Amino acid sequence: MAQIGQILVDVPTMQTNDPYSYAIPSKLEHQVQVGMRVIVPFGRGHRVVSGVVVGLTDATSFDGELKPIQAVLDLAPVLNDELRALADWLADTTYAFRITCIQTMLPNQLKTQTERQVQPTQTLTPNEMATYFPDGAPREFTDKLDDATVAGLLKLQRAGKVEMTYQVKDRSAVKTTTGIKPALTTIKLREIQDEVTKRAPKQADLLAYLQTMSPDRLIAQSTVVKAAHISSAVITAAADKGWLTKAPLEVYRDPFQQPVKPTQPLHLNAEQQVAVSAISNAVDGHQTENFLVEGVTGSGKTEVYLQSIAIALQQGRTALMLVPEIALTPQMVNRVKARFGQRVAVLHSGLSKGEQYDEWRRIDRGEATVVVGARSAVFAPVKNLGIIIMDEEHETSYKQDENPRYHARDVALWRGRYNDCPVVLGSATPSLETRARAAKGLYTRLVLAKRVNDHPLPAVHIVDMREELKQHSEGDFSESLLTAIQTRLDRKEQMVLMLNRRGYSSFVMCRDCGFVLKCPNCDISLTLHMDTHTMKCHYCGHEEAIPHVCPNCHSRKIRYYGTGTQKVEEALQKEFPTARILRMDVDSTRKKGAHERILRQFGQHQADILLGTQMIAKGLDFPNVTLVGVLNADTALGLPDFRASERTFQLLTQVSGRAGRAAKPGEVYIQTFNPDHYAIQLAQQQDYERFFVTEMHMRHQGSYPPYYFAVQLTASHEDEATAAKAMYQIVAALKQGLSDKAIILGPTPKAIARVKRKYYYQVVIKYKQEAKLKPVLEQIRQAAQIPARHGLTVTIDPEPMNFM
DNA sequence: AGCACGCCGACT
DNA sequence: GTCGGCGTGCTC
Repeated sequence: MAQIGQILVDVPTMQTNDPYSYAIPSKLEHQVQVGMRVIVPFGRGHRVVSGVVVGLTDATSFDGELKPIQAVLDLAPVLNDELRALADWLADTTYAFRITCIQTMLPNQLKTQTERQVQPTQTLTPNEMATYFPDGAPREFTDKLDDATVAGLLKLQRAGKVEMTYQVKDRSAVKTTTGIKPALTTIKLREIQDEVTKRAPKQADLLAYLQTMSPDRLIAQSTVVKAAHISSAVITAAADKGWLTKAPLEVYRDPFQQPVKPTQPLHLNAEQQVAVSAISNAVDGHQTENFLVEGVTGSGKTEVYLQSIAIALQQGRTALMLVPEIALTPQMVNRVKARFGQRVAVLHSGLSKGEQYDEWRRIDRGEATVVVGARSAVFAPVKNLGIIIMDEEHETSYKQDENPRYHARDVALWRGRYNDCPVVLGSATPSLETRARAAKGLYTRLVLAKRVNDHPLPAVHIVDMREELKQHSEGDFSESLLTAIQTRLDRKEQMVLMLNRRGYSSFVMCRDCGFVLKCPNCDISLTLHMDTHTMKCHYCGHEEAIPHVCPNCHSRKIRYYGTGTQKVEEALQKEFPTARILRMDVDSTRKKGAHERILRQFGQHQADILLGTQMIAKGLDFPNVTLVGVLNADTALGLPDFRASERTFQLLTQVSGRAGRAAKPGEVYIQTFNPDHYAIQLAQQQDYERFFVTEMHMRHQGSYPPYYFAVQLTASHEDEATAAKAMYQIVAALKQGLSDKAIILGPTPKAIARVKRKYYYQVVIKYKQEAKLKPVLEQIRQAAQIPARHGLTVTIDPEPMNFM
């Protein structure tokens, strides 16, 4: 009989990264199970923390006295064997704490919060009482209290005059409604019914209904009221008479708005057929075969996914479908629900925390067998997976940019291996990593080159903005694009205009002295926001008034430069006064539901022009759109990032796919200052294969991924010298520990060196094989514990998404 | 994270 | 001489 629980405590430090042993008191003996959350005493005093049971043993190598587990928080484990193994692997590969990984995998509701309370233990002087307990009652002890109060209370605590109590708060509250069940036998109810039939017909109705109910299953009061055609007063009266009992009944919050009309599988073309049968063979054979579905926009990838999922479901297995957060629109979700109905669970940030938890539990209980969600849905507690799909696999949002710095693709591949099921990666423009792995035979490549409706890809025109600037005055629109817009307005067709990056470089500069208004906290220029008439910092949110006089030389010639969506909208409106324009960027979609509202309006042709940032490039499908304009194709090309070309190519290809989705042919205009750049040239030709070959060559030349692996280390501190010094020490450790084949870039200040009052220094290691890499990084991680006390943060990011 | 122990400066 | 600063170690 297991006596000891191995607990990972909820204290994210290096020293508590391995489980601690706790005694299991006999009264909890039959409750404690591996994978459950518990409350345990931790440290001196009465402090308690939550933890997760990761093992049950009857011996321990710890030779002190074991403390007992205080309470169990769950009725059933919240982490199954697979997810526990996954947490260990995640911690190992991302250099994050085990408990941090577990927290990331669980829904927010299951994260506990700790609270401290202070109360007097003995008579305090009236003075002390008045100072510290003005309400005469125990009070909460938070770190929001002012220093003097904290100091005073701690002093009283040392004197034993007040006591601290600790509480672990579990927020996993489930929603309940009043449920009822019969309290008497059917026979007895029948007797009473006969008695009351004449004088109390409503009570008789209820009694009749109660006889149809099972005595051990609660039914919602509201359901009974409706079914028996009675009022709730009748139920209350019946409860008083002891005919029935009321009890809280657990219900799900309902994230399904309206029922979706079911759809049937569509007819597949030859390419799709090949793809589906290859994937279903792997599903059938329980093979960990992974696929890359490379399909141009409109080639029907989604239908391939849906039919592959259907195969897994037919076998009584489950499916996980990952999509980028931005593509997780109601239209997209409805498409899946239309095929699989109530079996679908959706996990995304648009749901309330409670709804997210409910969906999680539906999955955990096996009530939902198809899971659709963004990055973190890769941790969904689906059992018996038969297939994992990751759409738009090249999207960088699949990588989490905080600890644990995991890539959902890697997690998906791990789960595929664990469950002996295929993983399907899909994209029109696969990441170089994925395409290269397919070339090496690690993934089976399935190409969908044909558009399902046989519509030709749109004609793409490149507009050389250098020429435009020579011939016309400066402006955001070229003559050819303006003409194209006018044509569409005349024909009552719609168009999408994309501006690369939000509020891109609409900064304020003095034309006399060149002074640029910068954020006092961060090292970047402030962006002009015309809606609030302020200058804003996009990193820390700092806001200040728009200057009318240069703070440096007092010239009045301080003007706005560059282009933001708002400014473009104004210019566009001036050019086409009657055009109806919808703007979609981070600012106009901040409010919940705004995103969908804008798209719906556009879909109903309430506007002619949709103007926006990157977010309009993904997955929109509007048949009436015949023109796509990219106003500034090259802003990303200038970034000091080895993936700049890849990003630009992907973005241009994606956005071009938005034109001419239906019967009307589409046209694309790309305005650029680098018309000869291969990323732009090949995007024009929509030639992914040539882009792949060209870019692979560049990566090879520069010793970049996928030819090399990469790890990025960052040190940050309020004091620049401290951050720099830490980074130099880290580099010294790296140089000593690693082979001379490893390429070490840096240390360098980050491209944006100061963010939120902190300075960032970084180093990037490029390597092919480094046996000692892991131990060296572990050692750096260990060493970073000490200066962390003084505000020095060291992060390790394996395979960073950008080197900036 | 959060607490106690322990070693140095300004007070009764 | 003590009170209290925060630097360091430890929590089953």
